[in-house]
Amino acid sequence: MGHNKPSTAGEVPADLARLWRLSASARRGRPAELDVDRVVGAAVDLADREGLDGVTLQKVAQALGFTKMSLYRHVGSKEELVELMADHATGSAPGLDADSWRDGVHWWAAAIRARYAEHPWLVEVPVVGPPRGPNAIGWMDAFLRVLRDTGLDPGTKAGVLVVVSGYVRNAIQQGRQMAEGRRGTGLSQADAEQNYGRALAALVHPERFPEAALLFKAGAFETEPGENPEDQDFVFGLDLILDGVEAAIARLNR
Amino acid sequence: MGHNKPSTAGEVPADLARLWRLSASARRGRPAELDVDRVVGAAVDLADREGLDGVTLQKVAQALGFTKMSLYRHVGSKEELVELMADHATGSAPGLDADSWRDGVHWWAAAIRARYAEHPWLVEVPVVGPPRGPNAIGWMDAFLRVLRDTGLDPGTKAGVLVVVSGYVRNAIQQGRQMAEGRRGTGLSQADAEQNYGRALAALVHPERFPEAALLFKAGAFETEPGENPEDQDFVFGLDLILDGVEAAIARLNR
DNA sequence: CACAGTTAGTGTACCGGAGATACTATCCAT
DNA sequence: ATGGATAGTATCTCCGGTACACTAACTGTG
Repeated sequence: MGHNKPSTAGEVPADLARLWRLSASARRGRPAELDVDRVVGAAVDLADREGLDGVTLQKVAQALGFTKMSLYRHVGSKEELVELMADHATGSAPGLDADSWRDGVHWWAAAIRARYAEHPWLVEVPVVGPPRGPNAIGWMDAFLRVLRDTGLDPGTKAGVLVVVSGYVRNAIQQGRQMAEGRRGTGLSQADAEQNYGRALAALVHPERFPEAALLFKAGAFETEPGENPEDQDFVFGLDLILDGVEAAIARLNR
Repeated sequence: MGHNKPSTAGEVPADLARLWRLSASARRGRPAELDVDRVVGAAVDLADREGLDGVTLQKVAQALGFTKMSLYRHVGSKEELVELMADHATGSAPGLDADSWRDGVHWWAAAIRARYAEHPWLVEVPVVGPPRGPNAIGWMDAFLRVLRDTGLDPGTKAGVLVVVSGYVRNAIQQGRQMAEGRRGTGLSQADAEQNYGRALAALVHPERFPEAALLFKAGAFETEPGENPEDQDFVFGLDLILDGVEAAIARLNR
């Protein structure tokens, strides 16, 4: 699949170099009007407006007033563009200091969640590998800083990072999907009352799926009124994991 | 986006009906040679061989000896086909009984993991909503059965399910990616020595990312020799979460 | 100062892929 | 047998990504 041409100096692959903005803007030849940042910026704007599927090289170029093909001077491929977009939209990690590691993680999670709220298409970006961009690494670093004084060894910290960040992403995704299910499928809201939750409740028979049926009957998957259940769910799961982390830490001091 | 035509009887959307195989195979007109299962089967085989990107309506049809367009009699859209494939490949949940809920969850996770191993493309299937297929519901039910006697209330069980299943999926994905990263980018293996792990180690400067740099320097992201580190990582994260669950259960009996 | 070399942006053309539409083929029930 | 329903086919359009060969614009040298 990927090409990964050897980089300028044979040191770092070209795509990584672009991700980290290592290119020493050429001093010879025709000066560039476009650059990676402008391309990525336009693409992100587009995605904010039309979702990830709405991002097409054609439209990005059009937004910039250039031709489709000119983009290839700055971003190796569509796939790479998406990676660049994701790292850009993720933004740099905020510096944070909290009293406890637990508060710190909550803070971190809330901060990421806010970023996802600004760029909802981020959850649609397929995860094709471990974090590689500077911003992604920054968030990683921020997380690890939170855990610095826990006494956990590096491997464990990394494990916790994987679990927590995976959870956050997953939870956000689920939340968004629920919200969309509620909002309807593009048809009128009234039509959309034909809710999936309800449809499933009809399909999930108690004889075949006793436990699951209980959940659907209880309407556990429908929006309850009350104070932002989504937030509560989010925090619930996070705390569940953090209880596990706490146990791991406690085990150290035993 | 989606169409969601009102179903035959206006009861269940057509795509859900197909997912649950509710169609009462027509008794009039020309009898069908093809059916959902054959289409899905061929598509799954293709995906097993060529990955999810290798699945194209054209090729699926070809494998069956029909034309592309004939598939639309049975599957609504490509997107729907993928959903059908996923549910099919996930397979029905095994009946399981374990001594403890904890063993049960381990068992469940291992079982799912095995399915993903058979159909690696499953991790590439974009998650566009909560589980809807009968097999997905079956696995959900199996999980909930494991937790039956924990005393947790339904909402909490659902939360645990979300966390655990999210973790499993995420962990498998990461594992696969690492493996791929190791295997190279399509170039010769020797060329692939130009490892991403190593490249990142060069980019992640200690001044800017102190904690992350430690990890990369320590080679925490490179394959260590020893007895299947991937398994160990997997179990580690799972146990971390389960410690959290245990704490929640303990809290009940306090 | 011109021109050779270098880099940026363009035009065009291709290779698919998804899917709409209108057709033909095949069968059942009457 | 025949008409209505359903299955499968033939075409065609739209559009996305990208290779390639071009023209345009500049810069450092001789």
